[in-house]
Amino acid sequence: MQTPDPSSSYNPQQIENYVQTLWQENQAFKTTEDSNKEKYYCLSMFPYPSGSLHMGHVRNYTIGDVISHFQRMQGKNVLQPMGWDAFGLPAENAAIKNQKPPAEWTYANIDYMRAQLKQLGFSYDWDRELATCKPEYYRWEQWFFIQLLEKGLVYRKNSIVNWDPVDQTVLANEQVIEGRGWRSGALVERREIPQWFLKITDYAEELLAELDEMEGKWPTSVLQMQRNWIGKSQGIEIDFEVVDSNEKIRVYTTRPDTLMGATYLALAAEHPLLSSLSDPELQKFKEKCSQHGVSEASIEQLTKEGINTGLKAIHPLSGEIIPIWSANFVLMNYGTGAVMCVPAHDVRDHQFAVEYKLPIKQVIAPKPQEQQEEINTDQEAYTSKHGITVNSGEFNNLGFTNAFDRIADALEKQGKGERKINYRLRDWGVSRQRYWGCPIPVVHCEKCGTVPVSEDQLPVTLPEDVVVQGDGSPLTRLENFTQTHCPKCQQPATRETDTFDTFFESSWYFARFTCSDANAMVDKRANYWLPVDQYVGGVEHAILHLLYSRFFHKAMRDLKLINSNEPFERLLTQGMVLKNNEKMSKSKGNTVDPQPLIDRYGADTIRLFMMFASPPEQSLEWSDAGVEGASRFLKRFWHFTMAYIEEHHKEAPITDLKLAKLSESQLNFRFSTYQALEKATQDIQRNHFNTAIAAMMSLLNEAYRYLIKEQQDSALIKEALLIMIRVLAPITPHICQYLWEQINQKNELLCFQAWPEVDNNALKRTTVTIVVQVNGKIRGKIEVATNAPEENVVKAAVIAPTVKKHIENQKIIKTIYVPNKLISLVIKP
RNA sequence: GCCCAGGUGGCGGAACUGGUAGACGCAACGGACUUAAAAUCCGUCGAUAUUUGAUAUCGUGCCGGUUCGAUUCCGGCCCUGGGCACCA
Repeated sequence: MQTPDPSSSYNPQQIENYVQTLWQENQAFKTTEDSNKEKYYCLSMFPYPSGSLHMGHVRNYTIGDVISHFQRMQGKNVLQPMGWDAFGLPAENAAIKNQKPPAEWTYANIDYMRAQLKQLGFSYDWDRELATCKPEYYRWEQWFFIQLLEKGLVYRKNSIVNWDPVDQTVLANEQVIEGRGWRSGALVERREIPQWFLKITDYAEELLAELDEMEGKWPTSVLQMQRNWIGKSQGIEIDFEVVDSNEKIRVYTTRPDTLMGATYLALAAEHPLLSSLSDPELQKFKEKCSQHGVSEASIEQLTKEGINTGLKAIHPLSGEIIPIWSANFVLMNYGTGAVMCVPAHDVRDHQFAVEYKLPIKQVIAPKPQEQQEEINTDQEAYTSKHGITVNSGEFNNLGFTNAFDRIADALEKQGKGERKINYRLRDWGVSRQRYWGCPIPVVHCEKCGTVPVSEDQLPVTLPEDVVVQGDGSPLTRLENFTQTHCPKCQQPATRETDTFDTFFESSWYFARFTCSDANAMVDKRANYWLPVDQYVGGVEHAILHLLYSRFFHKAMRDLKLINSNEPFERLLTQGMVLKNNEKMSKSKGNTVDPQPLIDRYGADTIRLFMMFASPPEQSLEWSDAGVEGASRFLKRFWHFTMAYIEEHHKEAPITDLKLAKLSESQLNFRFSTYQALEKATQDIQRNHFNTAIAAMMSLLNEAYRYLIKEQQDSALIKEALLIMIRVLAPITPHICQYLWEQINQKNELLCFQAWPEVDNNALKRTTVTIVVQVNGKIRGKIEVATNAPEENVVKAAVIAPTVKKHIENQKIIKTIYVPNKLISLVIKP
């Protein structure tokens, strides 16, 4: 390796090669468990190996790397691993297109992207690298699945999927475009098939309750989204008897206070009660409902449609006969697949009632004393919970809570209903009818039914050398794979050909990184490292991935595999990377490939631009000119430092600062140095890397303007440079490592140097500038002694010329003083 | 449709807990250096009015409120983005 020439101009490629080799030779980022040091586990969401890195990856991994470097310089034992979320749909699509096995495509992508990450100089412990598509990884999730099965946290039930009748395959929601299959263009149908489910709902209460403990450590918005997603509600399950039948329809409501206003019931098209009816109109309606995707967003935006089933139900309290309708907005997947409808007090029920001319019965009215304007439930639903009951017979004149309780009591007494806490959260369906995923380790035996594979037979290995054609999973055609023996009775049996949802792999990889070579799912090293101290990733994962990971972590805890309750102590959700105000995506053809930029400017410039352009949580707009600016700053930084070493330092190394002898202007420069350090340190701690960089830019600008006249000036500049190099080290580690070597004239690793400390003496000031306001408007600035008492400040303020003319002949009736900052004078208008 | 964010100069953003709106950077413009250009360095840079100066008024998506003082808090809108359970 050639050592870069200090006399040349800034050559990022040369420096970055040199520094990366230096790290590698020293195994700088290889991490082992060390009980003498405080551990810090920093994790960025691992990438799907789609082909090459995109800007979102670069941003994500730079943020994680900055945090890792910063914590390392705080003296912590930092683990930062990297791996590959390697199973998934895009590999199958690429396989169809290229007629190559998904495995081949995936491994090639991993190799390319790994090289890109190395080029960007991220401080990963590559010894812990893992790929989820490798048997040594997924065998442990097969094992885990069997443990969950034995614990009763797994079950199989029928569930609805999108079915493409032409391609004869199950479609993901994203593959359904306006109700049609994306490849075939055929109208999508709904189809019911048996699927495996994990009982995440068993953990609903804990998953919800623990969110309160995470306040301040996770973004409030993510906590709120998770709360709403889990959606705990208190309500009542009510049975409506069907007229001339033994059947009952069970509904759930959080508004039993409006029960007396229920004028019809609505059932999902797939509701079992409707399966025996042969009315042709109803069949048509069911068919229409089945020709639609299953995603909630598309269903909620449908025009509300329904049909009268002809069936009738008996109101459990009033005994009234009410009609039973079927409606396209009621979903079999949610709750009981049936709802009671109260058009007077629910917006959607109201719309539907108006459309189909169903009766509207008002049973809640505003409290008389609070009534501001007339309400007319024929016109609009009155949804407030702050009214009182009317038209409700014995339940009249009650507020929400009382009405809830009295009606619940009445129903429970008659055995027609019961109080129930409900969660919106549904169990996690993990079966996928796809090839490129982890095989679900069960066997179907004619005699014994569905039997888990015995642990000594794991892993169930996915054959990698296959051709995918897009007409369903190739696994079903591979007899070598499907033909097996029942683990229980040893008779011939067939393997399950469904694979796991890829969220399965990403729900525990953070634990595997702590011991990626363990001959178990995890070993005791997991308890040294977990929980992850800082997790960094896209905000688009705010709900599903994070919730599933939290669930897995708790399930692993209950299997005594780990001893913490939550996987991620702190969470940083980064915003999107935009180009021309649009999310970058291949389909829009507006991606910026980082590779040419890395080749042209080097890793440090790209990293600096990414961190400077906006704070991590906000979306970042890509700008070629901005990259140019970042590059310019690094050149300035380089030239200034190298010129300084050449002119002032090389021949005659700088002597120490003599603090007592500094002049006014020298003290001012030193003040600026430490003010910048203090600001940058605080900003990095709160993840505002952009303003930390701005502070260093300002300091460099000031250093440029500062004239070196004597040794003490020289020492001050050196002090400032040593601070700049260390503060920028996490962001632009290569250039800083090199400048550190040059200025100190020795080869040592900058990444293990201590973070510079603020000298509070340098920040002491004898006077401060105070803003003077009159009636809230700024009218002047005055210079006063630090911590001056209010009366002195007021005296100085009123005689300041720009202030004086605004208070002439007026009496000051009030003053507000914010010490060292502001004095506000209030005069009569 | 439901849940969660965001909206500040020509542009990216700053203002941390209600206290100087526009730090830092980009672009633009002016100057220095140069035969010239690039690069580099120095300077100007929200709008309007009186007008060399300085000062005043307006200005943080829109409308209203609280306050001595609001980008920040409250109420109501508009727009954009993320998620909605089989994209990852």
